[in-house]
Amino acid sequence: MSSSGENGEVDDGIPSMANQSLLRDLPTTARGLRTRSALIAAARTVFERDGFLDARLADISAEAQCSAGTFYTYFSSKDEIFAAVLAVAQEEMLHPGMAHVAGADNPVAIIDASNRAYFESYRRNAKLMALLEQVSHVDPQFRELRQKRTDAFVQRNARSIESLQKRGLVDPAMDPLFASRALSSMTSRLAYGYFCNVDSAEITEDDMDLLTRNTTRIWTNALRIES
Amino acid sequence: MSSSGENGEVDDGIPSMANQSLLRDLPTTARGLRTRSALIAAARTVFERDGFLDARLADISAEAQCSAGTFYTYFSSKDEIFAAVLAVAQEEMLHPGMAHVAGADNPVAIIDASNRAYFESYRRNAKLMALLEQVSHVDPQFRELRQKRTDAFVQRNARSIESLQKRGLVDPAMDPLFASRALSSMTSRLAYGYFCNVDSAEITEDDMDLLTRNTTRIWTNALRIES
Amino acid sequence: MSSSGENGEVDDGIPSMANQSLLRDLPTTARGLRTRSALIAAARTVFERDGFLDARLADISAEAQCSAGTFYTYFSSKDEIFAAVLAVAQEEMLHPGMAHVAGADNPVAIIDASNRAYFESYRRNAKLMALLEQVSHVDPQFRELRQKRTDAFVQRNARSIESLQKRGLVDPAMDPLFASRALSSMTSRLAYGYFCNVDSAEITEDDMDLLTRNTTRIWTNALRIES
Amino acid sequence: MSSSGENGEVDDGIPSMANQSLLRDLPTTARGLRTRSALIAAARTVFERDGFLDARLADISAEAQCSAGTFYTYFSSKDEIFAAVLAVAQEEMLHPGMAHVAGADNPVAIIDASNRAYFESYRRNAKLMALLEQVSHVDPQFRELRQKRTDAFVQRNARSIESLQKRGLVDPAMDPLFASRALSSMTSRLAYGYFCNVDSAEITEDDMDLLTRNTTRIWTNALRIES
DNA sequence: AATGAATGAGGGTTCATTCAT
DNA sequence: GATGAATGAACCCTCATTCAT
Repeated sequence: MSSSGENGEVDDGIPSMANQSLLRDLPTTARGLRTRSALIAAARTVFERDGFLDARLADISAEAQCSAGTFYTYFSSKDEIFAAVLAVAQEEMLHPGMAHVAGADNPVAIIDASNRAYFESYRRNAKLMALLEQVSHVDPQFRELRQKRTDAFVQRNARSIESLQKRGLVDPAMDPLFASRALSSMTSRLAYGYFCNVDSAEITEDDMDLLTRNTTRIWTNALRIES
Repeated sequence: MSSSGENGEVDDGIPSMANQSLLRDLPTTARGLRTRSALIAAARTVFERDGFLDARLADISAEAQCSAGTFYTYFSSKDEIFAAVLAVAQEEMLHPGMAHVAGADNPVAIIDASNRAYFESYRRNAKLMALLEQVSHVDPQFRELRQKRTDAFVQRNARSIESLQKRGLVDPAMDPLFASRALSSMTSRLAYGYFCNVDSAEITEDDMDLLTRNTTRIWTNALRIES
Repeated sequence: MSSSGENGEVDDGIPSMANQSLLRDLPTTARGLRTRSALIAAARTVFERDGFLDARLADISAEAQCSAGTFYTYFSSKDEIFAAVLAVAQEEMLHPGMAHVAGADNPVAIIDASNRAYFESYRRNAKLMALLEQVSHVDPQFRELRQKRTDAFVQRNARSIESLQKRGLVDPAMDPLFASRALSSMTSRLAYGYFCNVDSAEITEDDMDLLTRNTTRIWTNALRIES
Repeated sequence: MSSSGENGEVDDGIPSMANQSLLRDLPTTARGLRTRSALIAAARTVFERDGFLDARLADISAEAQCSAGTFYTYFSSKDEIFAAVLAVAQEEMLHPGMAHVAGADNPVAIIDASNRAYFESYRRNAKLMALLEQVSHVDPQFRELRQKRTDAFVQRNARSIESLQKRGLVDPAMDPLFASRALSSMTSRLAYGYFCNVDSAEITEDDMDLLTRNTTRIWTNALRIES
């Protein structure tokens, strides 16, 4: 079970944040790949620094130390390079590989681990998450993409809740889908509030522990899971 | 107690959504007042139709049936007229006057009434709320404004929770401020999801009942309030 | 009867060279009208100097002594201002008013007068005609426009030929429509060759006489009209 | 005698459409020759499809399945490859070899055969002819080239007319040079009108017969040649 | 107060041409 | 010879803002 986890997950049937349809073929030469990567890295820097709206394509080219025209060799719009930034970020985030909660059949432990993983991933990518939040309020394409992805997580968590319910471990009066939606919303919004309004460096491990513990308590109380 | 209620409240020490510092003196003549009102109404129409970003000042003037120059007699930027739109909206929302839950000392009833009032206000102003959401992700000034306002609600609700806790009606292990933040976040996000992604007309009274009931259940479960 | 006469004609049911659909509403203020006229005059100057293709909108604004942005207050493209140039040119060309061949029932005299009028109009507007020739080979919109207009002239002349034929004054073996098309083509191409490849100032009245006489002779011979 | 025949002629002292000065030395290797040919064929395809102006060098390279850089190994501009396209087209058109009108001393038959040959050549190469028309209105270099070539045809035909005139077979009042210019203009413009505004496939043999017969009739009438 | 034309900085985009591999 | 990425000048277009009337 995961809170709403846009990140930090192994492949799981959840749609990727980076709409494949937005991405064109990769360049064939090494030089081309290098330039394309430089542009994506530059874009991430500029986006995180200036926000999606204030980022100018010229800034991105400049940051990537190439000319304005080169941008168009690889991307045809801000949208397209943003999709590429997301795609790369996602790849990076997959690498660490999420430790599954070892053989646990303890629902509280699962929820707690899941929340912790979510918050840690969010913290590591706080700037990108803030960006994503902005973009999804600005660009209908990404809004929809994000919606779909969130829905998929919500569905998956709803099924977990339902199964716990059948085992008598969760408040039978609770609508699993609604609970999933509500608690996922809560968790992602908390993460946004905690990590996107401050310098992430200021957050200590104790803060993380507390945040996770408190969040988990709300989840378990809300579902009436006995620990 | 109110979920996070940006709207539908009597004056309560909560900062207004419309930063007073953004607003200049009102015009003196009747004609001036009329033009100013027309501009504000036009701005709301255009903002709700096109979004904050895509709204052009020329569109607003046109919608208000005045010239581009006239705009600057009353406002000096998109920000400023947006603040004015919010101020007017807030005034309007005060008029109906919120019925307080009559003499009730039943916490569940209070939470339920509060959630219902919040959702109904949200529904009535769904387009404006969506707009506010967008703007607060786009314009730091409004982001801060909104943050402050949300914080004030969270504080107030935290005090309510704390007082219930002292009376032994709420889980003593729960941090009142955290719970307030989490549940407010959850509620506002649910409202956004329910009302800002669909045509509000499609929502029936039954939907509203269900939404409120489910939300209240999560609140009360989370706080371990016995009904 | 007129050769193919794109110009120099009173209203006659022949479609205007300037597609009305391309033109927007005129500005209301005197200043606006002045600026618009300045832009059109500047456009004509620049078009005639540089050709349609090499004319840049910035050049036109500069020539009209206004900023680049002002162009877009009145026109939205090179096409649109070119249509306006044509419309103004046409108005100007109407003013002299074509003297109809006084009461003549002499076909040769009519043809001769018509050819002379055509050539004189062509000479006066040689640069514009050359421009039109260029544009109609470059812009499908104007190509079509010109085609329609030419067709209308051809039709009208064909009817004249047919009527002479019925009176026994024209070779009965000649297809009137074909003859009209052929002779109109010939005349306009001759005009182009004579006036658009040289400085019009070099052409004497004697040249005009000779050109007209020779052209008329081909017309009358071709139709077997006896003089 | 030929109408104005830009095509379909054996070498006759008429300047080639492809200015030799525009063409550089041929490549030495077989591979080089192949690439060059592919580029020229591709250019013709692209020019005929998109027009001279809208054709981009990148499109031509792509169509020729070579890189953008390779283009510059053989040509240095759009002009230069267009000249090469014309040169190749001319070579191709020479191969069939034009049947001369067998021993005929009948002027009408000669004119008719000449017109027919012209129209047929025009029809076969309609797209290229339209292209040429466009380019000569766009590029001064080709405009001049075409002018020279047309003049040579006009001169040659003028001499034929003059000789018929001396034999008493042509209207003595007609200026041979003028008549040649006028009738050549007419014929080429008719051809353009007939073949460049429609899909050539729609034209039947009957259409060709009629066009030729009508054209010849205008020629012979105009010159007062008795058949 | 109202007008609406004029402004021009600011950003996007194309594509012929070069050049290192 | 061939490649194809890189270049950057050139141009287009928008729209918040000013200002003379």
